[in-house]
Amino acid sequence: MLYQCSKEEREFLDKYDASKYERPSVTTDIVVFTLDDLDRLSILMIKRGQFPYKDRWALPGGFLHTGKESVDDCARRELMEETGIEEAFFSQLYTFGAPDRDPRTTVISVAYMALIPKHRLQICAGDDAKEAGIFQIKYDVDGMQFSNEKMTIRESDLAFDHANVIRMAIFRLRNRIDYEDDAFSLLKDTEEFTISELKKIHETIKNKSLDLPNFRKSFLRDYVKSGKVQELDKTIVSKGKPAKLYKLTGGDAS
Amino acid sequence: MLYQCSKEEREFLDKYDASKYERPSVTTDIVVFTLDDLDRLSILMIKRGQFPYKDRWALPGGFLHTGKESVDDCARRELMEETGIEEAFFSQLYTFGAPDRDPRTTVISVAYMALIPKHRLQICAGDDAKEAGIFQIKYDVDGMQFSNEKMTIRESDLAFDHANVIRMAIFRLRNRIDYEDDAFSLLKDTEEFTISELKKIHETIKNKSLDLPNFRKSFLRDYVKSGKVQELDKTIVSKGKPAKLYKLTGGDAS
DNA sequence: TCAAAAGTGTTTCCCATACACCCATGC
DNA sequence: GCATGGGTGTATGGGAAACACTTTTGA
Repeated sequence: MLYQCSKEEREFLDKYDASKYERPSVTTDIVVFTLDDLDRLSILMIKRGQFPYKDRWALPGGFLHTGKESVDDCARRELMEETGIEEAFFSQLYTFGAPDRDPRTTVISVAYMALIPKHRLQICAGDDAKEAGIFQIKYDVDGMQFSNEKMTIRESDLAFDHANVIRMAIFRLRNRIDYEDDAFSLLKDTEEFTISELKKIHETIKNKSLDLPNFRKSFLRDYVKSGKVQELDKTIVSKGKPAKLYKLTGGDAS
Repeated sequence: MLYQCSKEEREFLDKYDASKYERPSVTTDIVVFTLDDLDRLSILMIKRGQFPYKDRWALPGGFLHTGKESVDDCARRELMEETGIEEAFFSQLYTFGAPDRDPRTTVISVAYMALIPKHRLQICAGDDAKEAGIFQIKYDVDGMQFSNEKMTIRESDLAFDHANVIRMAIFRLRNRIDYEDDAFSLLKDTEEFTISELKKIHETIKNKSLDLPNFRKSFLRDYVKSGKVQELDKTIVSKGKPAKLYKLTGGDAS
């Protein structure tokens, strides 16, 4: 944004002392959703190496490099640093601004959510300096649980207000899935996928099973007829009748 | 939030130097929607008294009192200061974080939207030290226009990126109106209103006329049968058949 | 008696759901 | 052949949209 202004205003700006207002720290936190090997809804979390909440699990994220990047870019950079992923579906979720949500000082967190297929995450999740893990999201009587092969974490064990952030992210994801194209972002390969694969993603997110014939109908109506998705000549064989393959046109849904 | 921790961690926190990360300024901006006397969608704007963007029109808002209030409370306080309104329907919209959106320094803005009936605004809008105005939102070939009896402002004349903020607020409002109870917040009197009054609000926000019989049907189904709205014994007479009055139960929709 | 606005009832159509049935492959 | 999953077609029901019609007031 080029800011044109008068000589008088330019002088004001040059003399402006940004430090006269006390300023908060700003971080971004990212809820990275993925599907695990059994197609269950999962999220990426990082074990904290320092205080506060040392050794507790938290969402990936970090401080804004003030003046050097936008808030969006900060989230993108953090995602890159924690997962190695350059480009991904990505959307701002909510800003959490309670003054005591971080015991150090006022830290305002702009939360984002991202949808990333598991195979793109696996490269990075294990061999990082910090401990990272992908946890399946479960529910019991008093809230969420996060578990993988090694361990289970209760929602009350998470760092900061991250349980809240995750709850809100799940809520938004479930609401968006019906009218946004988010589901495509979780496909293993947007250049070659079957209707059943896409249906599985919807089922996982909505946590209920869908009728395949009806799902196909809406898929053809909403995506193929409008040109967002293209039918390929190929089919894929596994068990039963070979399935038609489709391809997402016009770049990723990012 | 009470933060329990070990002696070791307490020492870390006490020594923590919050200033070692460069921090941005944080403001809240509020899109205050209302309906003008002719039931047209309007917003409140303030004429800026200082640089930057001196004498330009902007959304009401201001800097966070870091450490003394949450971001939500900051928006509530600003709304109170600019309009005198203590309680109102209120919802976080989006956080704008481009590094150059304010020429002074990095200023991150958490935008909110509020819906307030005109008669509650009028008290304050004229007699404030700062100049305030309620502007009807219009559209022409290249964007929005904001006008009242005295003047018309083009969207390119607004301060900062506030035209963007307003655009997003309108988009969200239009999407929410169908499945949230936002419209009630714009009623002159939630203790006594007619179906036609509520319909007018929906029509204004969606910018299209609705069928009264059908609107009545969904109103009765969604609100009266569920007890959210109560039918009164009174009717109101103006021209034509007297209309039944309804009352919103269980407090405001805020 | 007429205009104007409230209120009622009916018809139509679309779309989501449910489900019966056929198709193509591996074994 | 038969089990398995892909793919097609049809019936049903509920809700939104369109609209004809009645009711009650003021002028």
